Amino acid sequence: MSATWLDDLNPQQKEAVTHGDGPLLVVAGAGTGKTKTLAYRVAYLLQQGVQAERVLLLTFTRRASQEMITRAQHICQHVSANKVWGGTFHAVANRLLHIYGKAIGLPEGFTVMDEADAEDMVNLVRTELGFTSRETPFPRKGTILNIYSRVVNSRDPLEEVLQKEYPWCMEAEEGLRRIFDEYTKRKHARAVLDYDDLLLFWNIMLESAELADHIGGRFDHILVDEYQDTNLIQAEILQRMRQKNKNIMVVGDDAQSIYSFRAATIKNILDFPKQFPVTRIVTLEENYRSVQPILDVGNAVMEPAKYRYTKELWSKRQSKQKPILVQVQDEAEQCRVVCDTILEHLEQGIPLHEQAVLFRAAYHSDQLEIELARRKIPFHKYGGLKFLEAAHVKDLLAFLRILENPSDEMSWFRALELLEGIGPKSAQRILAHLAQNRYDLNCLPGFKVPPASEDQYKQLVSVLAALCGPERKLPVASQIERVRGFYEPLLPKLYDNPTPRRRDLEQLELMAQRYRSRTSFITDLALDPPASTADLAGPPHKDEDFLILSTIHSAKGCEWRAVYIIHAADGMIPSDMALDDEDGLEEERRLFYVAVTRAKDWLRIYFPLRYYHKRFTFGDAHGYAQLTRFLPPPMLGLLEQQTLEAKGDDDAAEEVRTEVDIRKRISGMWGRREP
DNA sequence: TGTAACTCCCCTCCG
DNA sequence: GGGAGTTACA
Repeated sequence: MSATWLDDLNPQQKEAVTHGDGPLLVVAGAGTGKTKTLAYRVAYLLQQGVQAERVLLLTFTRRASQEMITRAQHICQHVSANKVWGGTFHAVANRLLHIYGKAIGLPEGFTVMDEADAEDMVNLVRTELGFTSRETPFPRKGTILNIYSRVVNSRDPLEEVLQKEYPWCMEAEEGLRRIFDEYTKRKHARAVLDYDDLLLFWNIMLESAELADHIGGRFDHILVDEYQDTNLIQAEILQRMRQKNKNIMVVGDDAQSIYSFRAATIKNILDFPKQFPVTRIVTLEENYRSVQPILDVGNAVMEPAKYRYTKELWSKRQSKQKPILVQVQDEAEQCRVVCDTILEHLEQGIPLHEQAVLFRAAYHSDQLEIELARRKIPFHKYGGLKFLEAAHVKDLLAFLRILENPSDEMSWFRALELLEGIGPKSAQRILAHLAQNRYDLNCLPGFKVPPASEDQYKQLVSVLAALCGPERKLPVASQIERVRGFYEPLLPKLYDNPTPRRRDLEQLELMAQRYRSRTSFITDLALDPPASTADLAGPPHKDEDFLILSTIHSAKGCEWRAVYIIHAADGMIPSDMALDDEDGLEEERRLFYVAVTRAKDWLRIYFPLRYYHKRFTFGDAHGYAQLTRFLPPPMLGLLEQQTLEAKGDDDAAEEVRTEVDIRKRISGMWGRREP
């Protein structure tokens, strides 16, 4: 237990790791060894004799917490490190609520519904209350849920949220109020929680001084990663968890706060020293990831930022190669050029998994994915549409969820409407019948259903009955197999591409083999959904090499030797949806900063001159893009500019030349766009 | 009452 | 291109 392993740390990291009792804020710039510092801190605490199960490590993803715990275990060879309470706020909330939830009246055996389920429930409530968009437009289910979430997480009054964020929904205020009210009641009655509830109820539990004492008292130390992306409720939870014992370490980078759409507030990290007096602040500025020219760009991007802890990243890694700004004519050329460069880098010895293409929104990579497939370049995509959002996966899970929580109305609706001849009305009748019988499955056989659906209905009932009765103890995977036996024959009628869907279901069954109980399988899927389809297949084979495609959000915490940022044009980065308010724009700036600082050695930023999208809101549909406003002229000096010669197409060449002129004209108007 | 076909509108980021 | 809402028809 000597200082030997501490010698791997630089002085600031060591200061943080060996900090004694009391609050500690680590402001860690990108690539400055944040994960390392947290892992060492855990190892240090264990070595100091703190019991592993008395350490709470809150991270942004479960993968992150597992990584840190494994690393800590390696560092200090402490066998019990895996007993550390690690996970996301949501997952930890779920665990605690299952232990203490009864005290605040939570139904036992509650289940967690994902966003889509929550939306469906909201929609159900909306139609029941008669709010349709027939005469006056009414927000759709997704928007309604977003507004709800914003209200509960920021605690701003509905009126204010509408005024600030959703001015076009102002007229719906009364309706929304009633929907929220009914939605809340219904969740409780059906024993389901949505994501926000997990945090809310955790916080509510802590309102009782006694419970706060008890729950907070379980932990000698609390460590929080990515603190810049926590919201008001989360900050309050931490406050209440640390009323007596003030051992709390939060780590974050205000410059990487990119989750305000989840009501995260950069204020948390900026105000932490106020909330916890006598906080020690340690700043990490030495970057171990990138070569200096890349950091220069990152620093320059952040330089004009409004609110922040000032820090300047620096690196011992010098390089003569500047990052490159590549002008391409349009998206098609961007695809070609990116693929070319990836292959060149591969030939130069950079494996595909050390290369990543980053973009603002999941659909921005659609065309590129086609080109990659055409050239047979394998890739994994992170972020965007989740496996779990696929209709057939949801269908299958609905059956499992019914078994788990028979009062889960939404899952019943979903499952019943799959049957031929059963639509909303029949489903509703069956549900009313179920509700009357307190959701006892035994009431189902013999219930009159439309003749067309009798056969399938009988089958469904018998499968459910079996899985509740004699087959209750089967492993989850076998239960899925059983459900598949019933569900798969329905696929061809339900969807026009049943084959890939069938494969997904097999994958799901495979995945389930890793779980001991149905409960843990279902909750895990909701709370820690696979970030990419690759996650489902388990750890990749050693000889497999995949290019990484990722949204910038999902790239948080990752690093690659070569990074390609595509669609770095105004309207994409920054997103056109963020242009209305200054804070939104500031967040886009930080997002761009996150993207830039993922690169270790090579960074290329792609800037298409033309967009054919209709929805592109700058200029006309076929107009010219303006260079992203985060790359103002003074910054261009930090980049090597590369304009591709148009090949054999005079018109295109002409356009490129015209564009250069336009660039000159607009170069004086960086900053906020006039409305 | 269920469903297929048709139109219209809008489209981020995630646990 | 897809989801939500509407209409026509079985």
